[in-house]
Amino acid sequence: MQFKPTPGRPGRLPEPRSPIADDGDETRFCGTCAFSSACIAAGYDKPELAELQCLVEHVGPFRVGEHIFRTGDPFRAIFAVRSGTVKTRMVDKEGREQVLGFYLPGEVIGLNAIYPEHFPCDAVALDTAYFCRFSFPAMSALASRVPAVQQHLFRMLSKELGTASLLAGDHSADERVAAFLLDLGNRYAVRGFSGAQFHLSMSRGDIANYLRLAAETVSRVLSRFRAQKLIAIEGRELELLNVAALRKIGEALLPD
Amino acid sequence: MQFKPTPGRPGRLPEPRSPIADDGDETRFCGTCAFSSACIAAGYDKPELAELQCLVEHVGPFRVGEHIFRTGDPFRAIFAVRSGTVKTRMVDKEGREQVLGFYLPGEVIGLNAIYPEHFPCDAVALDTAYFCRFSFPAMSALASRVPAVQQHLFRMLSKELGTASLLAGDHSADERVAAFLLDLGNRYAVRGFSGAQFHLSMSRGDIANYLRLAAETVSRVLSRFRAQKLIAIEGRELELLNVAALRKIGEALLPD
DNA sequence: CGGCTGCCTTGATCCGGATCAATTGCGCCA
DNA sequence: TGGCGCAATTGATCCGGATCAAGGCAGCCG
Repeated sequence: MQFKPTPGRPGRLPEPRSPIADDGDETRFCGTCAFSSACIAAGYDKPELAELQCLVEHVGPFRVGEHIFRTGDPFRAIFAVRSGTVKTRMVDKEGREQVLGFYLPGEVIGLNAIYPEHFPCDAVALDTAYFCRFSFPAMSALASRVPAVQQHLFRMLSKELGTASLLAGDHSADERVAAFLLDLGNRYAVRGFSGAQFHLSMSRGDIANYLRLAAETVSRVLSRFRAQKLIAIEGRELELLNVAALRKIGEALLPD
Repeated sequence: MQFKPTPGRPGRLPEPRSPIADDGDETRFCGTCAFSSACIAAGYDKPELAELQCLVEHVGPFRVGEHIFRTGDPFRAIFAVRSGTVKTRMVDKEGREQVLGFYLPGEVIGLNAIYPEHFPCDAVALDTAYFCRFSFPAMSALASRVPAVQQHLFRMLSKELGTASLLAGDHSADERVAAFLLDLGNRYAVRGFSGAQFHLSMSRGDIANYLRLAAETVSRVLSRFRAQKLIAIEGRELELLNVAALRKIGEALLPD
């Protein structure tokens, strides 16, 4: 439906000017992508390169609110975010939305569809977004021949298993919000963006839904954190002013 | 530590008499194991069999409270539950426990350790429990040569990604408990046990912790469900009397 | 320009489940 | 057999966050 791949050429992208977009330099993007080790380890000097090239397809742009995939779509590929932001969500039969996660440039969506063979959730663009699309059958076939690719897939899947922890536990609104902000910051930092100052691509409602809070509660907590000079926030522009204090608040939810 | 593999022989097990234990008939057990398709598809008539045999090691028994692995242990293998029940849990630095999941015969633990290369959680026996231990390096190597094994690993990992949903969402205590009981029943049924009448190997406290409720709340909900004739429960012996009604209560959390 | 529509913020009230507390029941061991 | 300890149940109270309600603010379009 809203699925509009570009003509399928890995050429220069049409003006990706989101603040978190890559600058059009593919090598630089690939350095920050979750697949980098798979793509690069496969070796640009090896014969496998040709296959990797042909199994990757650049798709986009998707505009705000457009679906990258929908619940029930047959699973054929996974997607690495090149630029923009995505939320994944389930909608239950009463029509209530359930946000499962947010995905930043360099991160990968669709892994939870391998087993059911159909996407179990929607993926919706929160920004104008571009992707690398990896055909999964081709990827598995490649993985059989290139152990580095296989290992990379295992690791990505396993890594995602550890990501449920922000939701787990009965934690206070303060803890959740602090941990959420720090997690986002870390993930931006890992991908080479500023981890202290960034744009929240998602609405307060989406954050609240993801954290299992009411939107009003998120708003109140953010206001309080601002009053306490832990953060500066104006609309969706955020700056982390006192990471140490935030970490203290959210520590029960954070790694180490 | 408490890690005591049996002499490493796939012979008959020493009296596994838990109601959910396999009866010592290995073929029958393997038919219900999550690995069955991997083990069986590998083919008892193919040369790979030899490798599969040598990468599987039978370990156990583990007694109530003993650890199969501990947080921080280096990751070398995954474990399929042969009989008994296991909980996985994290303990934060304040010493609070967080139950991540319960694993029944035929299910697999340890997949979330692939990426970090160390176990990110403890696995604790709730019953006397026996396992098949699969060396992961050997398993990956085999997966490279046998596509069915690789695919099976991908599917198991992906499947586990979908399992966070019982916790997700802000759902009422009734919804959570109903969904939990039905989920357990389904999982027993899939493995060939009774899905309507079974033993809860875990304490009320563990259930509560897993569902992010207080133990008192779980107790109250179970008492109410009993009063409403939805279940019969005495201690840890449970019977589902009105599955349809339970399904209605828990539907927001359940598949389809 | 003016009205409309989302999104966000802030205030007031309410309720589900946590917490505190007391009791019972059961298995275990001396 | 009695006593100890742990798990479970049940009751009473309390509180964090949901819900309801009322603006504020920015972008959009006629």
